[in-house]
Amino acid sequence: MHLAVDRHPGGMLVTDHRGGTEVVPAAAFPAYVVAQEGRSTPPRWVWSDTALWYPPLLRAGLRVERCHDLRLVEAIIAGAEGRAVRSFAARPRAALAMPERQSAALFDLEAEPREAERTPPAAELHAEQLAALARASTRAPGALALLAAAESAGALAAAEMTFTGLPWSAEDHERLLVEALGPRPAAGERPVHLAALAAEVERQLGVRPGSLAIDSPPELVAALRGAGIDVATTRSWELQRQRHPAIAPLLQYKTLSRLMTANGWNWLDEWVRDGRFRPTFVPGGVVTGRWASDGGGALQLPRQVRSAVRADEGWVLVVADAAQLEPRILTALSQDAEMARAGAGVDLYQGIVDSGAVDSREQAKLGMLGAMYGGTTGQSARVLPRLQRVFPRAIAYVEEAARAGERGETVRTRLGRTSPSPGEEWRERQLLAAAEGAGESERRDARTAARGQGRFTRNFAVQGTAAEWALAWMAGVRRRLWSAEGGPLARQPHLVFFLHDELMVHAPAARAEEAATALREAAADAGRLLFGDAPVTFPVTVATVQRYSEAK
DNA sequence: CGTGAACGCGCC
DNA sequence: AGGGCGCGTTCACG
Repeated sequence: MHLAVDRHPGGMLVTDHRGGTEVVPAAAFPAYVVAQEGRSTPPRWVWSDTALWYPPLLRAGLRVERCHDLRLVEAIIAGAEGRAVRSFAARPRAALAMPERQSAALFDLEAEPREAERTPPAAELHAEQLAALARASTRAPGALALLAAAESAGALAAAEMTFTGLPWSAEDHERLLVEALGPRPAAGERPVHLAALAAEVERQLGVRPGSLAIDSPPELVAALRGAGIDVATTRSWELQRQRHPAIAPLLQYKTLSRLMTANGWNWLDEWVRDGRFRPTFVPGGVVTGRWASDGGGALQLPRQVRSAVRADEGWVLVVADAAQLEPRILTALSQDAEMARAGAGVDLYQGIVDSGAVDSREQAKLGMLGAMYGGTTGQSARVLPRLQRVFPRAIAYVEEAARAGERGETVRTRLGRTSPSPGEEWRERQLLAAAEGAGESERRDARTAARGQGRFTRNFAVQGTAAEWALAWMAGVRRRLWSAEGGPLARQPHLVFFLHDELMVHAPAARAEEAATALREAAADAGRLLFGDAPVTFPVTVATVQRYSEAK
């Protein structure tokens, strides 16, 4: 939908592509709509903050095709230039001052007058940002501008996903809870299955019924030790190594207790309305460029409850997952031809096995994850030398990123997102340890801190570039679905969920194939956008299902 | 008493 | 003893 916007006595006059008009109240309208970049392209709205301005437009039945999010782009540029973000962008929700030629009455300048005075008008900020993006030194010309566009497109998608919501069957969710936990208990009470498990743990530990505070880690550890079980913490992985009849019911208790507290009845009451879960996504919420979420735990949706994510009657969920995204990103970043060969099929880990580097898919996976996260022990460390022999360039890439971090340097993603510098404290510690007369413990602490920073930068390059690929993918899917046809967002195929390397489209059943094609084509485009014609593929698996739990 | 760190665990 | 998160609970502290 192409929108034109003009000032109007009652607010802002918005004209859609069919000539229909609507007046949007001034209080609900963004500071600036800008930049007609040519007749052939739709307008790009330039505003301080998509998350602030877009939702009211969506509620008014309007959609914005392209935008430039000044707050998100400021964060990217500031990071690349190694400086702090300007004040308006540091605030969680950022309005901008009005330009002088527009009516100040549209906005409440009294709220924060000094901030308003300090903040350059949007048009000016936009021009400055475009210049900064253009002069940024990145591997490929225009990379940072591409990142700015992708980040902004992601912000639009995030607002739209919150607006339409994820189709959620509260009824199925309830049923699942009752089955696992028992009927909903009164407030403060334990569901019957949970109570039974707690009692069984007490029995097996030989303590008086009702005397064990099972939810208190210190007390639980004490009780376990009292029963002769040698544990230092109550972590599941540590419990799993023990042989004792109390362990099985305890582990089950922990799993169900988690379900209850994280995604139980309270969660359902708070987050699901009218058959939709409406999480708030936070684009750029993670330093690496990944999204975060705010409330509802959208990015930690446990597998246990995914059967409650259910398409509307006559609709389907088209769920796409980028297969082994991060190792493929590393392959492209490092231009490792041998690993590209291993990734030619749909299963890169199997390809690594077939190359002869390792013996099993599990080893390949563990080894690659260890290489990308900086694992130094266990199985992953053991297979690393074997991977290094066959894929020297890929391994060298992450090793170099780690060394840079250990030296206190920053690293960059493919499109130029820059890792934050280690803090002043970190640098002081390194200087102290390097100084004459430094003690052994000081040197050890500094070394530990340096290695920690190395693990961070090692992972930043890969995770951050994967996030960029995912943004480009999402933007491409959105554009394809968009151009398919006009009409209200919720009446045509639309994105409903994003999870780092997964996208979900809710679509009328008859248009499922169209959505699947969009997901596949946009993935191929994203690879070309980031890496040109490098011989690296980014296959996606696409499943058309009724419930999220039926995918993969 | 309220606040915040620490824990533990869910996701990628 | 592995990178990035969010969130609910417990517990120490002011």
